Amino acid sequence: MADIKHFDPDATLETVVRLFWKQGVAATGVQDVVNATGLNRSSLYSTYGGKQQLYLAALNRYVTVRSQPVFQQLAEDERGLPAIADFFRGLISARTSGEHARWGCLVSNAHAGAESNDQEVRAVLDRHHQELCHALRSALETARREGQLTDAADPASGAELLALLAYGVNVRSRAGGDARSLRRTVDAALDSLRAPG
Amino acid sequence: MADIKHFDPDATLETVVRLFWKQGVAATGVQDVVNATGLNRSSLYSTYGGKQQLYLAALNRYVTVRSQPVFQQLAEDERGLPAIADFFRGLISARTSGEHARWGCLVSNAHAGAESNDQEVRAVLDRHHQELCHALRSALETARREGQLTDAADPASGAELLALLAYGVNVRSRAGGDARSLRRTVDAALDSLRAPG
DNA sequence: GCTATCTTGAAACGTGCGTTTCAAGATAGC
DNA sequence: GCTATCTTGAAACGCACGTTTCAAGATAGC
Repeated sequence: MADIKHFDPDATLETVVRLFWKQGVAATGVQDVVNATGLNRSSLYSTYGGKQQLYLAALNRYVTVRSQPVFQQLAEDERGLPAIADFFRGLISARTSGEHARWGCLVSNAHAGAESNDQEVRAVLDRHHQELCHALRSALETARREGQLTDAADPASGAELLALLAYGVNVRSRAGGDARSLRRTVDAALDSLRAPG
Repeated sequence: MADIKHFDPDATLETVVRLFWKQGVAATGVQDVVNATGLNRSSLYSTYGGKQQLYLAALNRYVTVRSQPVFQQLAEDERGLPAIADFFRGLISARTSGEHARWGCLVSNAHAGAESNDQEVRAVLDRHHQELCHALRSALETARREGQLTDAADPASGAELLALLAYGVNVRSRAGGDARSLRRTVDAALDSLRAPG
């Protein structure tokens, strides 16, 4: 029978994610992928297809591995506003320090590129947005039950507001926006939703 | 003496702005610029330098011609919160309908690209951010004087919040975020700053 | 261990990129 | 109108891109 693959496609895809994430899709050539993964072009193309399909696979992996676990944790957190505050603290920390500092968010970055016109890419971005909003809404509804919100605050539109704020954090952090300023901004947003007293 | 240019460099640059804005920098080739402007490569290179310098010039023109007038109008508007509401109404309208629908914002898009690592590009993005924040802060301070704000709202951090929100609008609108949802989100943000009664 | 089947390595594919070149064309001063 | 000087047109530059090809190598069933 046939030979088997001499590499781990999943581990390889993780390497590709980091390339596209850090450098951007357009600035990352197939040669870069070959260099970083150690794969041969034959293996690359027979496994993933071409560059566009590789990008789509990387984008999906990013959402599944990076975004969704954080969203789920937020949605299941029973603390309400403190859960949201922690979510943003973690976000800003990841965006401004450590290994991925100034990389932004692969999904947010994808919005700005020419790839966002691609139908399949667009679907991933929409799914990501919906899941982010859903998690934030869950946390806000918990906060409402706990009496943490002002009467005026609506969980649905509040969730979309915080989602757009997260995109803003992702965008500005990639261009060097500092953590202190971002944290202060997020705190102001949460304060504006908080019940007096 | 010498010959003079047979074209208007400023009008040409406006054409280039629209190319980079709509398609993205990476997806726009020099050939696209040649086709759209009718210029010869010789004239292009002798006037602007290379592609990177052309992009920088376009980015500067965008900020000067598109952003700054709107910022200035906002800063000088004496109505307070209604001025901010109009600012966002105009933004969302421009981003979701008409000629530039789904183009996003050239500056926001630049944040996500590999160009945001360029020092000169970064400087333009920082200047844009600072000017946007300043205009929003002026309007918020007017609102404060008019008694339109809650006591908890701080003009400085409120301005940064609204600025990040604007980036969020720019990002999501490029990927097809609908106007109604964006308007609802912005209204929620402004409601959260508004004084009760 | 033979063989069918898939994977891998290395090279080359054609295309389009950003950039340069330079002769021909156009202008303004004398 | 001659000339010095800049602009323009057209072609070519070398290079890197994404992709394809195919023989050599590796595997699992018989």
